[in-house]
Amino acid sequence: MAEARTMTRAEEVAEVLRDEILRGQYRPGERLPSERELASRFETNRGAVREAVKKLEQLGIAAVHPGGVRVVPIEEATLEVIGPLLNLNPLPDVELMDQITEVMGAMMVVAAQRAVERASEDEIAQARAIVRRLKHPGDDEGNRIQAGMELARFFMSASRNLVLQLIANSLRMQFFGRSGQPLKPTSLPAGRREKLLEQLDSALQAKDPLAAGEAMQSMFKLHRESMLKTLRAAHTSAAAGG
Amino acid sequence: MAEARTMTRAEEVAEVLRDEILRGQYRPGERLPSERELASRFETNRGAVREAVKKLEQLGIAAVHPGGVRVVPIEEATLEVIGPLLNLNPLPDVELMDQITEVMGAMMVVAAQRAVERASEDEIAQARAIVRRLKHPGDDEGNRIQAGMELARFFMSASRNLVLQLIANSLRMQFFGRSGQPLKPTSLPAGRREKLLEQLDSALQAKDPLAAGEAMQSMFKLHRESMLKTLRAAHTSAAAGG
DNA sequence: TCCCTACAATTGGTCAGACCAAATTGGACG
DNA sequence: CGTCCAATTTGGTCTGACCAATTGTAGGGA
Repeated sequence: MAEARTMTRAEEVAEVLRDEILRGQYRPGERLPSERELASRFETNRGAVREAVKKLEQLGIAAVHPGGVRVVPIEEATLEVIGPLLNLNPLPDVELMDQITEVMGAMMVVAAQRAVERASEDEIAQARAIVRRLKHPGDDEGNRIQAGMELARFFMSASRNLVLQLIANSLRMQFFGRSGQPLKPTSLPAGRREKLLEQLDSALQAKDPLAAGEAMQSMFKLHRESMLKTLRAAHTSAAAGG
Repeated sequence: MAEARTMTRAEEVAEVLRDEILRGQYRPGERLPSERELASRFETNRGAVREAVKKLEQLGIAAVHPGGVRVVPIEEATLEVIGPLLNLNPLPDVELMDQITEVMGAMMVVAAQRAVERASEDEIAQARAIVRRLKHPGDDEGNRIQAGMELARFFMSASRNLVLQLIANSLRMQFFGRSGQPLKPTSLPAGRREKLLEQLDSALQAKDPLAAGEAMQSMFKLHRESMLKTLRAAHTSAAAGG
């Protein structure tokens, strides 16, 4: 499915420059070396460099003008910088992961609400089937995670909100982007998880958007705490040992 | 500040192709004409066409492979297609505007909550100053709208959540993108507006995140209703007369 | 008849070199 | 010290060419 195309010359250059910018090696407003200089540095032609620089512009971290390419402060960038930012270090930044989870949680709440509002009987049944699979204790870890993703995507899709879908797309893609998963999803404490799934199922059955939203909110809160704990542990262990 | 640079040849081509794709003139999976053909059609060189096609790929509506460029279903696109989608017709699509407002509302709620949680005394004072300006009846329409935007940006920035800021950036930029404002923000009914601002100010003063979030939610709900009403009216009048 | 291989055409990826217009830079001049 | 102008630098455009991978097709084998 997802073919790992060999990277294009322009993509390689863009990646290097992008990381340099994200690491703060250029001050915002500062000029990047000229296309010709970059071409010489990367031992390639101007066309490839030009393509790379355009990519940076589309990322929102560079502004290309006749006269020079300038670095843009990261607050003005595009959503697509999140992935690169996560992959900047071997272990993703805790703060950033927390922020992402927060936003995803808020969006999932809206998605669940709208999905339940607008879902047909058939879709409700479909969602409940996924929830049932999530509850099933026989499932191995991988299946459960996949079911979780499936549920999220289902809500996003059933919400019939294109904007929501697109944002979710972007965020999701950046997790499973280039360099493997930055972290594998953590498993939630079994007890509370069961209870929340029960709650969600009831909400689905009753077609209660508010209740569904609340269930998702609680779930993401759990997920967030669990994720932060795992990630912090990984960070400290990485800081201590090898 | 925002200079309206003359459009690049590649940007022109990208715009045309982008709109053709967004209008559904190609089926998802279908192949676009080759770069050479496009260069001939647009009477330009392959480099420019190549740049344009790359732009489409970064928009998430095309996939460039050796062997051909293929069209990607819009559900897999990037957030950045929202702007072009809005500008596809002279009057923005009601559904889409509704969806955008819904998402922005949800995010503003989170932003306000986190902002109030994390704000310093100084920032709180700053926010309240903006609210005061919003309340002030002497302001003309333009100033009030600007203050509204300012408040939104303030919350986004004070939330210290980069992801939130980036998404807001993208959405905001697409409103005030290339072809002027798709619609001018509507003014809210004065009575309820006053009350909500009062509520927000109290929440700020008390540093109550939940209350601030609720105030923003109500505000966006009002805003959304008002916007939809205006837009629907514009649509029907456009459909009837000239 | 069908499948599969081998070959040919097409396509994107890369490259070199050139010219233009706009922006930047630096120095001469008031 | 500020202004203006000219030279330089920079991105934008263009041409034409070659390569590698994919695609399409025709031919041969089951």
